[in-house]
Amino acid sequence: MTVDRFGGRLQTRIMEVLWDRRRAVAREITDAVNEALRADGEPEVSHSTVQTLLRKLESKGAVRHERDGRTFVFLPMARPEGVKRHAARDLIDRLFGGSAAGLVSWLLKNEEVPPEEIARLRALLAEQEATADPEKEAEA
Amino acid sequence: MTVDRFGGRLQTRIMEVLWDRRRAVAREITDAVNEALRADGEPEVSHSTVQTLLRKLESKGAVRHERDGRTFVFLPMARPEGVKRHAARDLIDRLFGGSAAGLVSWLLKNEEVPPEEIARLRALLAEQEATADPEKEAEA
DNA sequence: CCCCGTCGTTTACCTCAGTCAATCTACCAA
DNA sequence: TTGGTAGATTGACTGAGGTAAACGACGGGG
Repeated sequence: MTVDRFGGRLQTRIMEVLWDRRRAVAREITDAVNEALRADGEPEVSHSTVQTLLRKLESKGAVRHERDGRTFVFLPMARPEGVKRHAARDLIDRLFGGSAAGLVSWLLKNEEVPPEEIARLRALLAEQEATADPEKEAEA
Repeated sequence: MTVDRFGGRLQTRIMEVLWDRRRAVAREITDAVNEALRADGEPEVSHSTVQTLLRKLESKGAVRHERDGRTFVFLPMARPEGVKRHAARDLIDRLFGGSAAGLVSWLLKNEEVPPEEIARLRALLAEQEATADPEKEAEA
């Protein structure tokens, strides 16, 4: 049940590669992760590090593997939505008094959100208001 | 420089008590933390655990203490805004492609946000749009 | 047929958060 | 004076994440 719960940046990066490709062998994962790390100006990691974490993720049920000859093909078990939900929930509970709206308003006030995103969010909010209000289902 | 960076739920809870009270002795912190834990249905922690973490927080510069006779009065050094910013940034970078707007829209779509909060957020968004757009400061 | 590179496995270490018991040390009260 | 309490400090251990060398098996190229 705790498939969605894991910590650690590198583990998250590994999962992202898997979510992206649906399936990948260890080497591909290492390469993709290192490419991402390089892009972020962070130090790369060795292949065996990735393999170790792959095992740990597997022991938690976040990934599984199939054999293809003598190499393993890894597949993600944890779903990104669940992981996002847990991570967001954790942040909200820890620092924003359990209120998602609290986090949203804080982000709008304190983080850089480009104007075109603001517009998109307004639209989203309007939609939200409509669905939350059964009285008004007029316009399509 | 890393005053705002610390991990761990218990450490966060301790900081929250300190932010709330501005200053507190260890015993008060333990009591307050345990009250919060009890309220959340989580197991309480012993006083010495809190003391240990207080030390670790102090070694990181997140808190400091003054003497009052033979007891210590702890004061928060890390500011909640900085801690929130770091934590939010971390989540955004890890799972939302580095886009705060991405997290916001995801929250609006996936987390329960009460209607009255939606209204408040719309107002906030409007305000945001106004300040971010120097060309159009016509309508009030 | 042998060597080398690749794959997975084992083993080992480091750091940090959390968890406390045990201990040291004042100080107050009986 | 002595004993208990409350505070601080030390030391030790678990678990998770990260890091990577070392090891053993295998399969293809020379």
